[in-house]
Amino acid sequence: MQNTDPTTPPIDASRATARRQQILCAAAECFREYGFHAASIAKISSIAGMSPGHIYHYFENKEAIIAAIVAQDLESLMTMTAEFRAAANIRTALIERAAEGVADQLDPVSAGLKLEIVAEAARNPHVGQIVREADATCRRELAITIRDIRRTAGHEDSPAAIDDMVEVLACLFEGLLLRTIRNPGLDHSGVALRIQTAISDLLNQPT
Amino acid sequence: MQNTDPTTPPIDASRATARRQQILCAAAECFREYGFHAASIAKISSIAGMSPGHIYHYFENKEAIIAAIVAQDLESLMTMTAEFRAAANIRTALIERAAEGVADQLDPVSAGLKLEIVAEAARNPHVGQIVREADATCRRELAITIRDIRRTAGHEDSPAAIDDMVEVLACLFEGLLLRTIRNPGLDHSGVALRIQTAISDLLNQPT
DNA sequence: TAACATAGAATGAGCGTTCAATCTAGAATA
DNA sequence: TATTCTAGATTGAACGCTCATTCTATGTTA
Repeated sequence: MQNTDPTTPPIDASRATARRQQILCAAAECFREYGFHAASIAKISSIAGMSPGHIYHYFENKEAIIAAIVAQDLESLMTMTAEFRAAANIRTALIERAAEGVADQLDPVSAGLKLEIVAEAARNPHVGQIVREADATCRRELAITIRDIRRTAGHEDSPAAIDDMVEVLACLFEGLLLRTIRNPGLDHSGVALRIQTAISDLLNQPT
Repeated sequence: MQNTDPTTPPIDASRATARRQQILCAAAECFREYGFHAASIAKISSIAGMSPGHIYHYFENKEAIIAAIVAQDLESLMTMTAEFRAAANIRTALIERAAEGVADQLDPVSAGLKLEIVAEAARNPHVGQIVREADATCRRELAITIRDIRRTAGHEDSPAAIDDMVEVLACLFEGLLLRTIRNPGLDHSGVALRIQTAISDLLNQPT
C-alpha cells in the first residue's frame, strides 16, 4: 500500500483515496436530495468538482457508487452495535445509549438516505445482499448482549426468544426513521424517554 | 359500480374509472419492482395494456400517478387506524388487532412500496405533504384511542404524553417494514407475540 | 356527424458511459 | 541548469439509448 521509494512523495494512494471519498461525499448528497436513480453522474461530478468522465477512473459504474455508499452507511451502524458489547454494565449501557441512538435516528437528513437504502435493498439484489449481511452481523451482536442481560436477571431464554426480542428492539429504533419523515415535529426527548422505558420493559418480558 | 340501464353499455364514468384503476394497478406493480423513478411510462403502459400516450388522457403526468398511488396506499392505513376506535373493549381490540397489523406489515411486497413512498416523501414536497397529512389524521385517531384506554385504567395523561406513546406504538409497527426487508427470515408469529406484549407494557407505562 | 377512445410515431431533453485529447509534474538526459 | 520524456490525472465532447410528453391519425360509439 505504501510507496517504498523515498524519492517520490506518497501521492498516488492517498490522493486516490481522497478523490474516491470526494466522489462518495458528493454522491451521498445527491442521493439524499434526488434518490438513487434521479441522481445523475452529471450532478454528482459537478458537486465533486470534477468531470463526469473522471468518475469512471475511480468507480466502475454508478451501481458501484451506490454499493459503496450503502456499505459506508452500514459500517457506522455496525460499529454502534458493537459498542454495546464493550460496556461493563450492559443493561444500563444499552438503555443509556438508547437515548443517543434515538437522537441519531431522528435526524431527517440521514434518515432519508437510510430509507432510500432499504427501499433499494427491496428490489436491487446486490444492495439487498449487502444490507442483509450487515443486519445479520448486528443481530448477532445484539442477541449476545440481550442474552447476557437476561441471564444476569435470571432468565434463561431460547435462542428463538432472544431473536424475537432483537427484532422488537430493532423495530423501536428503525421505526424512528419513518416517524421523523412522517411527523417531523415529534417531541424528541419525550419519545426518547418512552422508548427507553419500552426497552427496559422488553428486557423484562417473561421468557 | 354497476350500470343500471341495460340499453347503454357501462361506458363513461365507470369505464373511465376502471381505466384509471387499471393504470394505477400497473403503476403500483412497476413502482414496487423498479421504484418511482426507474419505472417508466412505457413499462406502466405495457402492463396496463394500453399505449404510452393514452395514459395522459387519465393522468396529467407521472407525478400525478405517484400522488394517486401514495394517496391510495395511505387510505388503507387510515381505515385500519379508524377501525380501532369502533371496537367495544378498546384495549383488547387494539392488542388483538395488533397481530393482524404485524402480519400486514411483514409482507415484503407491500413493505417495499411503503418504504419507497416514505423515501420519496423525504425529498418530494408534494408527496411529503400527502404523507404528513395522512399521518396526522392517524395520530389523532390513535391518540384518542390510547387516551381512552389509559383513562379506563385510571391514568390521566397530558396530551404530550399521549402523543409520545402514539409515536412509540407507530415505531413498533412501522419498524417492521424495515425489518422484513433487512431480515426476511424473521419469525412472524414469535415477533407478533413480543410486540403484543410490548404494546401492553406501553399502555401500562407510568404517566 | 359529433364526440370521445386509442394508438403509435415524433420530439427534445437527459441519461450512463466511452474515449481521444490535453494537462501536469516528476524523471531522465544533456 | 535547461530540456525533453513519460505516465498518470483530467477533461469534455460524443454516442447510443431511454425517458416523459406531445401530436396526429384512426377507430368507435351515440
